[in-house]
Amino acid sequence: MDARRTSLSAGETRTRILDAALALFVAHGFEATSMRMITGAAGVNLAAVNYHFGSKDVLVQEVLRRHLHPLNEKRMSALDAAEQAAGGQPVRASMIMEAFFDGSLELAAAGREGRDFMRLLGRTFTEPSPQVRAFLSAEYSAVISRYKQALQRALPGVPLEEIVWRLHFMLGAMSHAVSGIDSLQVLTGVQIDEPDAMQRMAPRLMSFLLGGLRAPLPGMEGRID
Amino acid sequence: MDARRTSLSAGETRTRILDAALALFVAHGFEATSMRMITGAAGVNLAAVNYHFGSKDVLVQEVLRRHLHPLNEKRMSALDAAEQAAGGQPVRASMIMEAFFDGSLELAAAGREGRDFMRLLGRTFTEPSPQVRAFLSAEYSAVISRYKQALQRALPGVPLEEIVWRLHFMLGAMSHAVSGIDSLQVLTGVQIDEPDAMQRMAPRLMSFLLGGLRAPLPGMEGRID
DNA sequence: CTTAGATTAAAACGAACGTTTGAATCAAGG
DNA sequence: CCTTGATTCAAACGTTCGTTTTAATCTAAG
Repeated sequence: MDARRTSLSAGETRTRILDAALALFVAHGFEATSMRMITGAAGVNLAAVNYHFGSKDVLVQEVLRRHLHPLNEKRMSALDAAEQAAGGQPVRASMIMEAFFDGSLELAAAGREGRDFMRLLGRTFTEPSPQVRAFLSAEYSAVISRYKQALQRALPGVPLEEIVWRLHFMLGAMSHAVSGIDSLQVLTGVQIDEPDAMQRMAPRLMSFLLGGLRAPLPGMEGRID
Repeated sequence: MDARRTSLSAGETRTRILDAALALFVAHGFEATSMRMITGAAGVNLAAVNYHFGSKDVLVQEVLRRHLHPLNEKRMSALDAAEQAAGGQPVRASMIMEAFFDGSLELAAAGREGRDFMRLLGRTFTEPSPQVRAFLSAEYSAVISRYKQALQRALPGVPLEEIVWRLHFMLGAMSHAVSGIDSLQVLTGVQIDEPDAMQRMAPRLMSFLLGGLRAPLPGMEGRID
């Protein structure tokens, strides 16, 4: 390998495609982003995507997996750490939720790439494509199962069904808060300058989520946390 | 006009296109739904969409407008009624939010068409298409402005920025809860049979939303409601 | 230098897309 | 009955899509 060569280093074509695809998927959506847009923005040949990834569908999955997989691993280890710190005792529900959401909010606040990915991920939850659905399901199943179990231990008096509903609502609020940050800024009329939007949102969102988590169950008086 | 005629009555072609388009948009998304799929499902000629609506983009807007416009008018009149009942006094924040969300939840629980529309609307919030964005902004601006004003009166001690954030989170939680009801059912592993899913979700969601609305502001001790 | 394998390049493929055309068919008034 | 305007129909338009092909080029080991 020669440092002065003009061509791309090994793996760089792949990376440039993934980077360009992420930015374009966020800006235009999966379907509205063509292979020619991606390869054009990445500065590579049109055939490079099919050569390196096989198809556009696989590329979509790789773009998601590249950031989602580490994120979910971080969620796993964060819960491990919380349970370790609790030493046999059930982890408090608010701690569990922080273990889950802190990684997302950090990623969203880290930089443009992380923010783009989180926005794309939020939109992906409502994507009807069966392939995307199956991919998300496979990537999330272990994490969700683990967190459901932890929440069940933390809230022994709350039916599992109610826990799942709250988890559903919290996931929705976060993913939409992140992905819709400029769509709802149009609605609300509040100008949000991109660079620090996530830093300003994160504590507010976490407070909102924990408030929702602690809300009285419908038809009951007590709080669940 | 003859009742025994075999052809479609005036306006029926339009209606059948709108109905078929709604169902297909929910199932496959805007871009992945072709004109041929729509006209095929509607049992009309391919050229009928362009004849009656002009273009696919206009059809998308009409599909949304047909249900969104009445919904937002209901939101307006519900807030009017709440303010009338309060007689000069500020309306309680929880009442305001109920005025806003009740219409959506009723619509989502009313039947397959309403549920389809709400799921489509939830997904539409994250749609990157500029035309769709502009349409949503125009349809929502008056309602959002009115509700922001009411919330400001109800919560005189809370900065407007915080109110907007909470509104943002609540809108996100609801739209995602509705639109992602089968995407997250995959994740959570809880089987939700479609017919009464909304009825079972509505009180739980409302409780969650009000809990989030009443949560302490970050860095403060008190509650805002 | 030669060669084998990996990667890039330009060009073309068939399919599907939204849209348009022009004739056929309809309903209704004069 | 004839005409007029609205609607429906089959067919084709040009464009763009994801993908494939075949040759050219690069890299690194023999």
